[in-house]
Amino acid sequence: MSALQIYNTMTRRKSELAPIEPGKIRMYVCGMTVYDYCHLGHARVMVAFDVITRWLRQTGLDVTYVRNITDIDDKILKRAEENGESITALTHRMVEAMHEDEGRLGVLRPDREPRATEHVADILAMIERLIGNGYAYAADNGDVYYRVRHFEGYGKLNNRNLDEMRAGARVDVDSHKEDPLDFVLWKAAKPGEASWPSPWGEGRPGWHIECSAMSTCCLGDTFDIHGGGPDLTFPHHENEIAQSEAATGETYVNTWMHAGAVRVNHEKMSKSLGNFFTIRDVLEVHDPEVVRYLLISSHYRSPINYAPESLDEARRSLERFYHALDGIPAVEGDVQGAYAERFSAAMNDDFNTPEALAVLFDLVREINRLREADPARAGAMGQELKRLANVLGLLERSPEAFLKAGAASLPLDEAEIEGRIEARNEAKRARDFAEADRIRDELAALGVVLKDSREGTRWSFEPTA
RNA sequence: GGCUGGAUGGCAGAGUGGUUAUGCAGCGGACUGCAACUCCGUGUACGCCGGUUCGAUUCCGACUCCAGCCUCCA
Repeated sequence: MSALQIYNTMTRRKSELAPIEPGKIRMYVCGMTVYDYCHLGHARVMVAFDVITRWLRQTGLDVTYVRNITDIDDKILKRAEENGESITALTHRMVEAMHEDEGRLGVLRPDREPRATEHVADILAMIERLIGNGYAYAADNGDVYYRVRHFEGYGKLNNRNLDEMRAGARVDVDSHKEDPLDFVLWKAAKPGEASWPSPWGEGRPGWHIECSAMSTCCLGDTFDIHGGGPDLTFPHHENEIAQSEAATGETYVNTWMHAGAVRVNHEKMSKSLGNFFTIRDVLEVHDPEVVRYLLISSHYRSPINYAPESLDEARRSLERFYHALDGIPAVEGDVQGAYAERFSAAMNDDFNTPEALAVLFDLVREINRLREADPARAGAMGQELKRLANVLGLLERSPEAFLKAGAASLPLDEAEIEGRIEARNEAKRARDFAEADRIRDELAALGVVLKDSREGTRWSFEPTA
């Protein structure tokens, strides 16, 4: 069996995963700032690292997956103010919504979800350490800044050097920073703002220090994998490295993983551009598994261009899977062909889900070939298909449940549909094909598609576009 | 301007130094009363120009274009 190779953003190449502690993987992923609903970009990160976690576990590794929640931040303060609700009411609401969204997408919950507000003590301790060893300083306005030029390795994740950045940096006029590139670790509170006491006065944590404090605290000074969205490599992750390595003196992270962007009309989907689709908006009209399939059908590092039509296509692809499983026996048996091996090889190659799906489609074709001649073997292969797809978080429902999903919104119930089908079959027996076709067309107009087979007529619901 | 990554058939999307990706759509055939589902068959695909090579879409170099980051953003 091939060894697991992972692309590391730091080295810009794939390398074999070598757990720090044999058999165990400690992984941290930057999570959400909970001031609004999650959009498809968030969904991509959640699903990508869900698949990654599932596969690591599948290969026998004991994974500790930590994904933080940023529940204190300028945007949260602003939004709470606008809404006229408390910060905790807002963040509570958004955390609930996030859990609901990811649950619907089949994303397994991380093992731990530390929140910034619950780790203020750890954050303060780390800041004091950085001040103590000269990597940070308190300014006279009550802010504490990180002394970027003091950290030798600054820029190593993004291959940037300080002097080039400095040339382009905009100078902040009334900055209390020693250097424009310095970033804030602790932000002094304005009167009335949510705050915590600190040696430098009332304030709140900066964004970057939260992740350093929480990851180190949950996973140790050095851990295996740190992941996040594509826009976090700079400055967020660069700053995390600077903070953590300056504070602990240890290598912060062995493997850096970043998901690709979700784009709309070839532009990044983002809050600032306002071109985002929230997960819940999309789930209003599309089956969650279809959304998950779409996200998995590209490699996790490639950008994907979101178009509503791509969801229809994803649905048709999934229909092929479920059609293959529909009506074959759920029996175990010998499965010929190296499907599982090929699937593993694909997943071991930096989680190549499109390649893994191609293997599953090969399995589908074989099932369909065999279903009449050798139902037992087709059934065994169906079990294999489900087993492998489940690793990706797909095909967890019965074919019926998927193929008829959404039919509840129809003006007629299942019994009525069955009744219409019976009427059509009667017309067929009477060789009244005009009537039979009329019934079929009538159902089709509602999105109920009929499939005749030797065993009888089956139907599925395919929402009319 | 600096730093990353990318350019594959109608669309989506993997991959490979010489041999079928895969899915959707299309076309021909089988099945069907006709369809749908399914099966079989079917596409002169690898941005442009050079180089290395017996042979490059795949390696190297230049070029063009696209995207991301360099400011909060997953």
